[in-house]
Amino acid sequence: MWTKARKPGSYTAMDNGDGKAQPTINDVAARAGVSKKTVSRVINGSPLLADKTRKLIEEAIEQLGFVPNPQARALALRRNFLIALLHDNPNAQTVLNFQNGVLSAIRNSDFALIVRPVERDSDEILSDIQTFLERQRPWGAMLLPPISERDDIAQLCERLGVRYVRVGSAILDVPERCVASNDQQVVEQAVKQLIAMGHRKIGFVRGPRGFRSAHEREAGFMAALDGARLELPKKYRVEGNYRYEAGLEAGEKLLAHKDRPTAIFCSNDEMAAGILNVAHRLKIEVPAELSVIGFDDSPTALHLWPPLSTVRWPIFEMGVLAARKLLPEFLPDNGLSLPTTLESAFVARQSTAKPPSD
Amino acid sequence: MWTKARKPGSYTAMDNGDGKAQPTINDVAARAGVSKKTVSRVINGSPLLADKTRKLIEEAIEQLGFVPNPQARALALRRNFLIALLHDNPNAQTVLNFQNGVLSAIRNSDFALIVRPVERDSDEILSDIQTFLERQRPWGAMLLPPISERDDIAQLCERLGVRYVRVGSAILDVPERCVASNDQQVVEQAVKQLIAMGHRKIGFVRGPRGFRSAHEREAGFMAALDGARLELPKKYRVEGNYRYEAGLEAGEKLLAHKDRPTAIFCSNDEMAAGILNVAHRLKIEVPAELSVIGFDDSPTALHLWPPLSTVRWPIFEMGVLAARKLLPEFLPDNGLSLPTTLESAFVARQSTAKPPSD
DNA sequence: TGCGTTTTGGTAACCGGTGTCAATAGACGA
DNA sequence: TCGTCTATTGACACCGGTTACCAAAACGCA
Repeated sequence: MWTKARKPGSYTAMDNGDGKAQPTINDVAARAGVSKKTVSRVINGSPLLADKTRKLIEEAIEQLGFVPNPQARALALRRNFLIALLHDNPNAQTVLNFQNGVLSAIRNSDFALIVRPVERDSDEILSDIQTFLERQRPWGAMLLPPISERDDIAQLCERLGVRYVRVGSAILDVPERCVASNDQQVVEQAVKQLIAMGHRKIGFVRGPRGFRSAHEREAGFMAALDGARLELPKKYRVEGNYRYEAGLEAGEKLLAHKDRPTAIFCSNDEMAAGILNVAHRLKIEVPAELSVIGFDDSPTALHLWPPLSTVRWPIFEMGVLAARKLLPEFLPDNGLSLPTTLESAFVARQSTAKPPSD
Repeated sequence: MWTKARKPGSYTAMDNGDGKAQPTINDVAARAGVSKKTVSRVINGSPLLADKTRKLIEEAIEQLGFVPNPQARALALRRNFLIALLHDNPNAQTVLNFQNGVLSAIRNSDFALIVRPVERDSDEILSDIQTFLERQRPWGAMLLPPISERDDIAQLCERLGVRYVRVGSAILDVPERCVASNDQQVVEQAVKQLIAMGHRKIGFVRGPRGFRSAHEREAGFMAALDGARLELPKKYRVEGNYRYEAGLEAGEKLLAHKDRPTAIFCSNDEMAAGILNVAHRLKIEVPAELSVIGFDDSPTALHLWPPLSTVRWPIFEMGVLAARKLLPEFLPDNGLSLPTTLESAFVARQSTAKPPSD
C-alpha cells in the first residue's frame, strides 16, 4: 500500500511556457465524472458507449474547449499525423498549387503537411531525405517531379516505412502510389491544332535530359508530327533546362535564320517567355508571324504579351488526389475508385494563329 | 509483490505497420549497458557525463541507427518541434521564397515547418486559425502579409500560447516579433530616380485598401513627389487589388487620354504587367514613351517585355530572419543582435528610361 | 427470481522520451 | 585510514493519450 507522489493532472499541460494550459483528457474525465478511457472512446468514436455518457462527455469537452494533444496520440498510436512534401521543383507556382491541393484535402483532418525542398544535384540527397524522414517520421510522403522520377528515393521511403505517392507527367508506379497528368496526349492535341491551322514548319524546345516530363512532351510532339507525316529538322529542335535563359538561347537559335519556323512548341512557359522576348527583339510579330505554345499555365503565361497559349496542368487537383491516395482514411463516401491520371487541357490564348500566308 | 505484465521494449516501435521498427532509447540503453536516462543525456548534450560513457553510448546509437522519436520528446518536453506558416498571400513566389528561407534556417534543427493557407475574406478566419493551432500546437507561427497586419490574429496566437513573428512592409510589432522590409524608403528612391531622369508626369497605381504594403508604397511615392515639389493629379492615381486584371483597368484609365503620364509606378509586378499589356495594345513604346516600375521582382518581371524595372524584396532572407527570431535556440554564435528591417533594392531593367523629349 | 450475456466503465501498463532526486563511486584532505 | 565532497549514474514518476484486460451493471430469457 502506498500513495502516489503526485496525482496525474493537467496543471502542467502543454503551455509553451507562457500561454494558457490546455485542458487534458484527465480534466474532461474529472468533469464528466468518468474515466479517461471513456473519454478516449468518445474522441475515437467508439460505438461501445451509452448515448447518455457520450453526451455528458461531449458537453464536458465543449465546455473545457478540450482538444486532444496530437503528440500524445501520435506516441500512443505509433503513428503521427504528418505528411511530407518533398520537392526540388523550381517552379513556385507548381509547388504551391500542389501544396494547396494537398492542404485543401486534409483541411478538416488531423493531418498537417510538412515541406522539404531538396537539392536535386546534391550527392547527399538520399541521406538528406533519410535524415529528414527519420527525424520527422511522417505517416507518408509526396514526391513532386522531378525527384518523383527517381526510383532510389521511392525505395528509400519504402525502406523507412514511409508510404509515398509519386507525382509525374506519366504513370511512375503502381496506381495506389502515383498520380499522373497526361502530358503526352495533350501536347499531341495542341500541336495537332497548330498543324490544323496550317503550320508545317514547327520548332520544338525540349526540356532537359533526365526529366520524364521532357520526354513525355517530346513524345506527344513527335506523335503529332508523325500523324501529319511531318519531319522535325534538326535545326528546329533545341534543348533547354526549363529556365528563361534557355528560352532566350533557344529563341536565338530557332529564329535567327531565314528559314525559321512559323510555330514553336516550348516544353514550359518560362522558356516560351524567352522565345517571345527574342521575337520582340527581332521584331517578329506574335502571333502573325510566329505562333508560340508553352506548358504549365503559370501566371506568367497570362501576363506575357501576347498572352501565351499553353497547357494547363491540373496540379491542384493532383494534390488533392495525392492526399486521398496517401490517406485512405479520407474516403468515407468515395471508396476505392480514385483515378490515376488527371487530364491537362490546352488553353488557347493569343500567341497562336494561322501561319503567315506569304 | 507482483510481476510486470510486459517488459518495456522496442519491438513495437513506430513502424507504420509495415516498415522496419526504429530502435528506441531503450535499445540503445540496453546495448550500451546504461540506463535510458543516461542515453537521454547524450541526446541532449548534457555536460554532466563521463567522456567514456558518452563515447560508449554514441557508438551504440551509431550502430543501431537510433533517432529519437520527436513525438515522444514533444510530449515529455511539453513543446513540439513544429512551426506554422500562416498565409493568405496570393503570390506563390513570395510564399515559396519565404518558406524556403525559413526551411533553410531550420534545416539542421529538429524543427519542421507546417503550412496553412487561410482565407482572407472568410468570416471564420479566426476560428479556422484557432482550430489549426489547437490541433497542431506548433511551437510558434509566422504570419505573412496581409494577414500579418491583423492584430486580432496576432492576439489569438498570443492567447493560445503560440509565439509568433509578423512579416510586413513596415514594423508591425515589437522587434522580437516582427520582420520588415523598408518599402517606403525604397519606393521613394525608385521614384526619385524617375524624377531625376526628367519625368514630371508620373502615374501611381495603388494597392488595395487595408493592405499595409499599399499604404507604405504610396507613402514612399508621395514622399518622392513632395521632395521634388510635384503634384499627383487625381487622374494619375488609380487603385487596384494587386491582380493583373486591375493592372489592365488601371492601364486603360491612365493611358487612354491625351495627357497621359510618361511614367507609372505600380505597387506590384502583376499590375505592372497589366499596364505593359495595355501599352502594347495602344502601341505605346516602353520605355521610349512610357516608363513602368513594378514591385516584388517576381519571375514575371524578368519575363515581361521589356523586362520590368522593379523592387526586389528580400523575402527569402526575411524567412531566415523570422525563423531565427522565432527560435532563439538557433543562435549559438550570434547572440541577440538580429535586425528587424531588411533592405529592399531597386532593380533597374529595361522598362525605365528618360521621358520622350517631344 | 436466477443465471448467462451483452454493455459499459475502470485499472494498469505502455508508447518513448524527460525531470527530479537520491545513490554510488572516486578524489581529496586530514 | 577515514570522512567529505563532487562528478556520474540510475530509479522512478510523468507527459497525455491508447490498448488489453477485467469487473460491474444492465439486460434477456427461462
